[in-house]
Amino acid sequence: MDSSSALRQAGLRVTAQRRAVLTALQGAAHPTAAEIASRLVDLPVGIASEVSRQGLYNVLDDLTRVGLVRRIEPAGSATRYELPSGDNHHHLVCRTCGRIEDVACAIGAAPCLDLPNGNLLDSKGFLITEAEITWWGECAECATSSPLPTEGAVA
Amino acid sequence: MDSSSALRQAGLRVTAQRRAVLTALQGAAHPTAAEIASRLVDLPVGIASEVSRQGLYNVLDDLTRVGLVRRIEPAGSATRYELPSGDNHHHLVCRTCGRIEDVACAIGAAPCLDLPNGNLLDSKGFLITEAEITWWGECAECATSSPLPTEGAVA
DNA sequence: CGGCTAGACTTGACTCGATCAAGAATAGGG
DNA sequence: CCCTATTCTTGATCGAGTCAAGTCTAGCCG
Repeated sequence: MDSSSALRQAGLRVTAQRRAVLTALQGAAHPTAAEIASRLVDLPVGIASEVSRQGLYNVLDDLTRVGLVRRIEPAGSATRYELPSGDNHHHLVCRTCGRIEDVACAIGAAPCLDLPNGNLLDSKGFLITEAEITWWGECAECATSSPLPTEGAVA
Repeated sequence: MDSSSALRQAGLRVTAQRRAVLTALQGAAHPTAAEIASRLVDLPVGIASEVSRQGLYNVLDDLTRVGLVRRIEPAGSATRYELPSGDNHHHLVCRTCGRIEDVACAIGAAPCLDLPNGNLLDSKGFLITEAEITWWGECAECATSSPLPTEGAVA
């Protein structure tokens, strides 16, 4: 589905900026707002190439709200965005270089909303809408290049 | 155990600032660095009451490194800190007011490191050190006061 | 007890991501 | 074609956190 119809279906006006952002997200791993902005610059002719910072945040907010974009907010780094892939997946973040890998949720459709204690949460009155699982660690490259700097690290 | 011996056991020098921060954390829910700073001001006499911002971050880093403090980094809000309670628990964050509730990990000791697909992660070469689960939703109060502001909101 | 030094703390400037506010532009229905 | 609510732009501002450089002090040693 092209971006225009996707936007229309979502009930959003079709604007050059929104289409450009959607296009820029294709093929990008998990770009930050800044990375998206730089991608916009070298999009093929015919698609808007400049979006103001505020406009970019607006667009990303709108797209996220209607579900055309998924927001990832790893602690300690800028918010990242991705096109929802349909599968319910989580993320693996490298503490050293910040790289993010996708991890498929192997259990089922939306299993991560299953809570440890069934209705434990109802007892707190919380209305859960989303579960987020993040694994922290070190990616292969960082693990080999720097063996987890501990106190006794060799100079 | 008092803060002085805790610090000594952890191999850290005992300073007024560190003891003050540890004291300030007691009885606090999940304070941000700023909230800790304001708590420091009205600590009982005899415990340092002023810590510079940089000093506070240093202290929190040090305490976190040795495990005397646990860091919580909910997306979209400042880093929060808590005294580790021994049990492996996760968090429930209100999207509206930012409030955080603890959720006990009901499954076992450190079950959350069990990965969906066993060694799926090894295939990516990641060395996992920590799993973090966050449930997003709306707390009871926010749910009643504002029924999830949608498009049709009344003016 | 007094001095020494690595480790700890303070000050102040600065970065970066994100937001606020107010005005200009435009999509799309009539 | 025109009108208006929605969307975008500009520019100031904010808040959390970091950097750098100098001062202070806990705790060891004589």
